[in-house]
Amino acid sequence: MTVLSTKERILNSTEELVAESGFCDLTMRQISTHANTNLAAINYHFGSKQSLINHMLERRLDTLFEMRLKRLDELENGSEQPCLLRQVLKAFIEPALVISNDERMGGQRFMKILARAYAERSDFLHELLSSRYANVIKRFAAAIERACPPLDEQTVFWRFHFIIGALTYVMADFGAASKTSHMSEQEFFATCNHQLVDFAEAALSAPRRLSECQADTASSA
Amino acid sequence: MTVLSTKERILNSTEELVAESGFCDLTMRQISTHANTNLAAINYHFGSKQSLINHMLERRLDTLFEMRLKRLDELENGSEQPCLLRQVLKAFIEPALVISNDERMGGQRFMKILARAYAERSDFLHELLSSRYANVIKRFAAAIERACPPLDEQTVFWRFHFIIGALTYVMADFGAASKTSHMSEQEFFATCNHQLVDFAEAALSAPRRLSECQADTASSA
DNA sequence: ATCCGCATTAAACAAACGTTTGATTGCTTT
DNA sequence: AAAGCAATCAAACGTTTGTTTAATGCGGAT
Repeated sequence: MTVLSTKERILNSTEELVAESGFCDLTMRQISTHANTNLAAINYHFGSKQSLINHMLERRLDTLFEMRLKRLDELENGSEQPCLLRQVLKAFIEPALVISNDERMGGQRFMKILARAYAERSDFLHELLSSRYANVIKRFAAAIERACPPLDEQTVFWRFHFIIGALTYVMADFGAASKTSHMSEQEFFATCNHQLVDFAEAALSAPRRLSECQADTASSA
Repeated sequence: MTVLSTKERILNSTEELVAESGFCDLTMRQISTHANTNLAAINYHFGSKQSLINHMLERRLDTLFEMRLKRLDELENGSEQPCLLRQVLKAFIEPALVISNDERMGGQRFMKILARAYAERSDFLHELLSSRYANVIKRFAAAIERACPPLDEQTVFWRFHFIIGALTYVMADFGAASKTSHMSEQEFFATCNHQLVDFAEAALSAPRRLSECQADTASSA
């Protein structure tokens, strides 16, 4: 058992507490107790509560997007022609599931936190996604577009966002859902992975406007 | 302009404040100020803060699931054979978009709140979904299963949940995303509707296990 | 006119919050 | 041995929190 620094223990405890009961109930005293350190130590190391939360998010997000970018690089360097859609999707989705399955990276906790941060519309998170990680997201969108020639840019944009939503949502619900199923956690993880990749590929492969029979769009209560 | 009761003003203000800045920052004093009433009036009418939040969620969720159920009933009474998948999906998805488009029902605010409540893993919300609205959800799952004969129950379960995730996520991001697009809010709404139904239909229509070429599931950092 | 029940109000409550202070520790450098 | 420094600690800071109290206003029934 390796001994962790105070900073690491604080970050880990913050992660665990947020994953367990959300951002609302998170208090400095909870964190310090859980991390077996002093209350003032948090402000000493991180300055403020908000700064602590930002550090917690950045630590894992950096790893996640590094992994995604690495997988995409390997993919695009491997062949000249446009990559297979399924491979691009796996490069995007699987790093999230790998992290979810690796206790050293926060396990399923981090994805829960991410879903919560999304829903909270954390200004910090949105800024991060539209600056620090924007290039990664753009590269994926471009790769998907290249792999789906019959689809226009706008449709790819929408469907990619739907998939991110499904990924985020299901990761957040991972623990709860796995308990109601009849599988081991490992089985559940593998199933989720396959189902999600299949789902994403199917959704992105389909032609636009499967049926145009509209004129039945409800608009009143 | 109709005059609203104090209870209604409090509920509306709670909705607006949560949609604007989340559950974390919500305080009783904010609500009372916004609703032009006294601080103690909230506890008088609702008992506690948590009870107020529960009432706020129930008010809109009841309408949402009533609309969904009504649409499904109409659909299933209309014909003997299994309904078209697209129609079932529309019965589930469109009520959410109708509410999002109707200011009298909270407009886009309520969907944002719903996404936040999901992410916050509100015990109350989960209890509600697995008790009060469980029958509606089960009926939709069954209808989808009937409309997708080649798919097994488990796969339908997964994909249906992915779609709920995408729906929730995109509704929560509605306002932010519509600002970065070059459309009017009405156009954006209609586009979102079509894209989402297409997306869901494509995802559910696809056969299971599009490609079995696995053995490349990463498992280390 | 009097009473009653409901609604509203200002004021106060204890508890919990994030943050700051100032003393103290333990280790490294002079 | 002494000085320097980052890290830790208990204690207290001033706010803000959700909730409660007790007084007041107001309309219909007695």
